[in-house]
Amino acid sequence: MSSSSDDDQPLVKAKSSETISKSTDAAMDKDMPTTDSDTVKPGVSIAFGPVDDDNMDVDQPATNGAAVNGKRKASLPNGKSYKDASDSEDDDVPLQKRRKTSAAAESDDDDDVPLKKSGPIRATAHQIGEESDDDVPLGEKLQKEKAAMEKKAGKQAAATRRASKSGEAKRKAAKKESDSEDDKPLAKKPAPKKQANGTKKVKKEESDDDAPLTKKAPAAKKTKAAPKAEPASAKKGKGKVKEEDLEEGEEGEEEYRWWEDPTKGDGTTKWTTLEHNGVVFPPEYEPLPKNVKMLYDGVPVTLDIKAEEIAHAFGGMLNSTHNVENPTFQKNFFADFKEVLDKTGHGKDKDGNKVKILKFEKCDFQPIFNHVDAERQAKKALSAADKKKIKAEKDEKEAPFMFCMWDGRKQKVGNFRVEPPGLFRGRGEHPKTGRFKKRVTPEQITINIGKEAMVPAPPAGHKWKEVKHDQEGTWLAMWQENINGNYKYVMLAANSDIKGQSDYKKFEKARELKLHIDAIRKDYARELKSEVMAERQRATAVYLIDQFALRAGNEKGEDEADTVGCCSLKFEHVTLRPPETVIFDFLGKDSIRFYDEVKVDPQVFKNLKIFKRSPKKEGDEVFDRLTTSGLNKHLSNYMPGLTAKVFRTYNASWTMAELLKKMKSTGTIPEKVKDYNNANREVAILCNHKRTVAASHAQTMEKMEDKINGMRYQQWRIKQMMLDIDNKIKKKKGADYFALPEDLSGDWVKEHQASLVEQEKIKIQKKFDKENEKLEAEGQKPMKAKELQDRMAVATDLETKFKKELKTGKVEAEGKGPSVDKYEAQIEKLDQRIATAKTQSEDRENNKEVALGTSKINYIDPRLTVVFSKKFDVPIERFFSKTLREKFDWAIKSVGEDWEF
DNA sequence: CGTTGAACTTAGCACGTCCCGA
DNA sequence: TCGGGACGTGCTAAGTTCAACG
Repeated sequence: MSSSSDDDQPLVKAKSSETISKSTDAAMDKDMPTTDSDTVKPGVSIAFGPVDDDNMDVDQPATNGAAVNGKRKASLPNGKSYKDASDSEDDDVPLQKRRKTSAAAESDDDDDVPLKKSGPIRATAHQIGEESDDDVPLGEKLQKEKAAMEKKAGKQAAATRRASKSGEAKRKAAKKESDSEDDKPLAKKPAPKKQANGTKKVKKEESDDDAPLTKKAPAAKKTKAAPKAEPASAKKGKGKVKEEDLEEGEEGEEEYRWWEDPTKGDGTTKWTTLEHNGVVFPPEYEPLPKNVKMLYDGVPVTLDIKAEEIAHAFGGMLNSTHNVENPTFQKNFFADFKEVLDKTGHGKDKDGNKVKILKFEKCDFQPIFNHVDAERQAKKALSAADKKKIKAEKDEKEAPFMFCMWDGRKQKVGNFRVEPPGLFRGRGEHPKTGRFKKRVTPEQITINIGKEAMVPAPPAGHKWKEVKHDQEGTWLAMWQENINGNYKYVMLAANSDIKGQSDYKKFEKARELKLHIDAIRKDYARELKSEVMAERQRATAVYLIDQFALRAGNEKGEDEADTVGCCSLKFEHVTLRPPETVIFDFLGKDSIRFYDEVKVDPQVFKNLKIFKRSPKKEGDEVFDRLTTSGLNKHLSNYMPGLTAKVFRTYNASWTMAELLKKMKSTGTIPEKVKDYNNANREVAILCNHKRTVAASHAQTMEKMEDKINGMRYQQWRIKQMMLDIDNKIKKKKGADYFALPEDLSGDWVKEHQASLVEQEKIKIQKKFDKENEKLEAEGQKPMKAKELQDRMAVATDLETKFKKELKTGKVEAEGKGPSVDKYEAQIEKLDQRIATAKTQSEDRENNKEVALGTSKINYIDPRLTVVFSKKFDVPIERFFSKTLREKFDWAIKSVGEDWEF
């Protein structure tokens, strides 16, 4: 490693020298005017001061149980191979690398992070237990726990100041029991087993329809709730949601600024009155025309409608190879297909003879695909007016379902359509991908609605599974899906009051974390050396979550895609490269790859080494003593409601806030928007938000490069023209100046010339055609072909000229009044255009797999964007689309330009 | 105390529309 | 003015969290 001296360097510097992908770095700096900004890291990381814990060294593990594996000081468990992995991977991961080596604790001015100021933390590695917590009265702890239990979501601001101490008390207790065994890895945690067939049993609720609330109201529930919201809805009388009620709205209703309403936001009751019209079912399956049949072994077969529906689903997908060619997808599809075939008697040929469908390979869905595709085309080809009409009709039908009345206010429903049947498209290597997701019947759907409200009628001949009046739930309808037994909910849209409120709360919680983050960091810095293995793992995990924005990482079952987060990281996902680099490489949520090489605190490095020590091997968990609930329970000691995910929100928003704070965005609006987007991009990279690279990306890049080369070639030509005028400047400027750039080969030049000529021809042709069209339209005679030929002379002349240039290596001066000065000016202009184009192309390359949207929608406090918009006078529309403006209405209306995260 | 259920947020992709430069 | 890429939106899968359960 080249970085031996980093430690004493200013952190900012150290970082860039560490960063793995240089090219990326360079590129990024260019589009990042505030170059230092990329060092922003929400937290400190290092700064834990000298790690004076030799006694804690690897071979001196946390507890007395110690020496499980004898000494192995300098060598990694399992030997070598760490670097190979990283080196070879580099190319695959051009981007990403920005999230460096955590070391970046710049920001001396940063009051959120006093850690570094506090100097070495003397942890007295052993005997922490005895150290200090005796001064915490036990009573306090109990009290605190009780409080936490009582008010789950409530405001309960203070209460927790001493949380960390109480944490210690617990730890002490914990230590006693776990002492001796502590550092032996637990036996592999048993994989959570799900029901073999995958469907969690749907809960049976024996309630009759008009039973009282199924959930008992907690004793402490607000009593004022009931009287409060009545009036609004009462005036129209109880019962069905009247169409007018739902449609009026827009102009009428005065807005409700819930964020200014002090009565809002506590307690668990979400509504008092709730009226809605239920859900929209997908259209019944429409059988294929008689002449469209799947082929089995070349023979067209007629299927029962149930089976046909599944075949139809598969056939319609034939164009998306990544589903249809996936063996798991095929296998699962065919298993479900066959099951239905067995039930419905397989297929019949044209003579009515039974055709047993046994092999996927013999099925040919092409005819179905052709049909589906034709229908798609036809739909696309519809006239704009027709399309509009169809949409209007659909809208009208659905209008009653689009809104509900929530405590008397009209609110938009998010997803009132029941999911249609189809083939399950699990992400990544989902073991169930391709299975048939069945049609949902009303009998599977539970409705949640106000007691007084009229219950929407189920489709004729059907009934709802259940109707309940759960005021603690925000959902209107719910069912369970048959593939994984997952619950699906109909809830309100993002712009609704209730969603806005919880969004607001989420960001307020993240802001509250600011008040505790110092203590938390201090604690985990210390606990990294804890003698209690569980505690040490926990501290290490919190460190990772805080520094690298990892997700919590729940356990997953065998019937799910194999993805991980922090707590579920496995041996093979973490590679250690001494002295202090950690390489993460794993699939996270949605099977998106998380790859990062980072420098970590030395103690963290040691810990990970310990956690990976043999007998652990591939497949074993790094944090075998840690679960997400344990972790979250610990975190909640610091602050009510603090969980792992809050760190992501906090760090994302904090990062954005710092970047925007530093930004002295000047210039045009597009430039300011770009600055904003660059900050947004850093957050997206922090959160590892990716998108798949567009199929056309490589081609686009090629085009851009071509364009740039064209300009460079043009520069070369101009330089030759300079020589043509004044040969003496060759000496003055040096021969290099006039040389053709090396990477522009002779072949390339030829090709380029040809394409220039070609373009010229096309241009002439087009102009000619257009003029002719115009002439004809005016009733005049078109120009003759001869005219075209004459005009084409320009292009042929160009061709000749190029050829000559090629031969002689000289370029005749062009333009009127040519002069060296003029040419120099031209070259300079081209220089600029080249620079711009290069930046653009680099931007695009760097951005190809980064998705900005997710962080903007979910992680960056929208008030930051509003502040930026106000401060730099950029219309908010430039950052938030219409729907986002509605979603973030509360933010847009509640802050001025001096608000701070 | 671990497991499961339930409810909620977060996530990328497909697809339609908009918009901008050749 | 057209084509293609950016953008907006709907969809639904895949997470997290916390309470209830045994």
